[in-house]
Amino acid sequence: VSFLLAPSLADACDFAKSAGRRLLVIVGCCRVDYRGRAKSLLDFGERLVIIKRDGSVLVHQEEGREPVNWQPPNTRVRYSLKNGFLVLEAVRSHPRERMTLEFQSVKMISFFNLQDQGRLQVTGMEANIVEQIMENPGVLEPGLKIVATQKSTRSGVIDLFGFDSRGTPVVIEVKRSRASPSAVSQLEAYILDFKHRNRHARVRGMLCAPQIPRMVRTLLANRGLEWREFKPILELTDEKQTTLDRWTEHGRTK
Amino acid sequence: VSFLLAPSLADACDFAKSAGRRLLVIVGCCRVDYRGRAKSLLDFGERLVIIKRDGSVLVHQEEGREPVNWQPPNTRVRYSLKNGFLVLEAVRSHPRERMTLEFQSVKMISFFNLQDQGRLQVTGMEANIVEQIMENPGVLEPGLKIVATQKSTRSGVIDLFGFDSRGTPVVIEVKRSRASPSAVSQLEAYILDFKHRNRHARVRGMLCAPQIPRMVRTLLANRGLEWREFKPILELTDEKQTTLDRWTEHGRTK
DNA sequence: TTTTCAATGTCGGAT
DNA sequence: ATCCGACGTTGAAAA
Repeated sequence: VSFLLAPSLADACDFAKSAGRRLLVIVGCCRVDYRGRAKSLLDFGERLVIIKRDGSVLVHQEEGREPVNWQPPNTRVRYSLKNGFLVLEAVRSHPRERMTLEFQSVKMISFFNLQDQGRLQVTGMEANIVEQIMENPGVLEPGLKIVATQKSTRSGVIDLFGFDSRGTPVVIEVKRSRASPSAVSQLEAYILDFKHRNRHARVRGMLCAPQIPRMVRTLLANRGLEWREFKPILELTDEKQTTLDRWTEHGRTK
Repeated sequence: VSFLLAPSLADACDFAKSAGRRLLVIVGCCRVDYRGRAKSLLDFGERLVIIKRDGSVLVHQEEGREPVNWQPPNTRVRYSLKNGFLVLEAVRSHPRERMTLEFQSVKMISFFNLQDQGRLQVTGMEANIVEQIMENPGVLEPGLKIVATQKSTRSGVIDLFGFDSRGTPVVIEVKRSRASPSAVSQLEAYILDFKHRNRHARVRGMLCAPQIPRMVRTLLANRGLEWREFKPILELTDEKQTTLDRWTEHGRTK
């Protein structure tokens, strides 16, 4: 850990350069100019600025989850003194974009070496829901068999595709949160495409989400489509593993 | 500015509580547990944690633009000592979500009062593109006349609505970046709604974006819809000149 | 409050 | 590299 409190701009500039590729945090009064996919200007004010190892730059105001200005990873960052300002230039190509910070004053500047091997584990995403249905299609309907996931069609990718107990093809669209009317259009497009490619084929369309509002059900019904409410179990892989370990620990095989 | 370097967890806890509603920054080794719309776990590692006035909490690793874990604004944050950890609990309702940070150690903790009246000004957004087409519809097609923007329909808001040189109505959907297949669904929904409300009306549908991939064109063609590639101008000429000057000033030659 | 859609979206995966 | 879709998307504006 290394830091300076209320340094001169020259000292802050030297300090920033000496940080190398370490995580750098600056609190100070700056103006922000951005030009690239869009263009923006932010007048002077005190902000929290973060420069990461990978070149990401974040400018945070006192409120909001989102940075008010930023550059994504793989941005080249340079520091200089110009016109009495400490200037941070963050430039990237692909697309060509530039963000310039002009610091009038710096309250604090600090860099850190972070030891972090942690990798986020998440569950409850669409892929997890699809997995759970794959493992046990019966949760949607007895006798249902899934034969494909992420099946490509001309109108997009079908989440799940299979056949019901009578051999009728079933197209299933999965949503991780409440289904919206657009999900109905999406499903309908797949169905129309399927019918178009396999003339006269009977096919069922099913929308699967933890919550399906009445309006969406109406839309589905009007189009001869079906729905299932399915709430996935939120379980992380290592928890599953832990559970299995514990199971075998207690003396049972599988 | 107030800060502690490598404080004890007890001192860090008191310090965090004393920060009140000021911007708080903690660098330390923590584990993160989140449960709400989804569920996630992040094992111990050193991270940069930001707690904002409005209750936003951000957990940043050394890389990436996005926080690895977070809570949005209007989250209630509490600090406590538990099981030898400094525990930060960030809870919100609507939806009910909880993020828990357990700090094993703290390298630095600091709070700030930021004076910031700055408000971001941006151009180059979809609204600006719509404006430019409004001012000169000829960029899309000679003789095109725009009569409405943000026209409400049951399936959403149409960006631009007008008539071509032969008096046929034209519905235009505008995208500020590359058009995706979902934009086609969107446009199609508007068209279907329009046809539904004005029986046997002829109507043209047009998707307008700076870039339209092959698959999207196919989707459009299959539905009898049209497209125009249109790249907007980001700013006035004198502004461009200024920016170019600054670019060569600060940038490398060439 | 709910719904809808834009965003400098970001990010990861597949082609 | 381009393309495509999910995201604990976030955020704002309109209904």
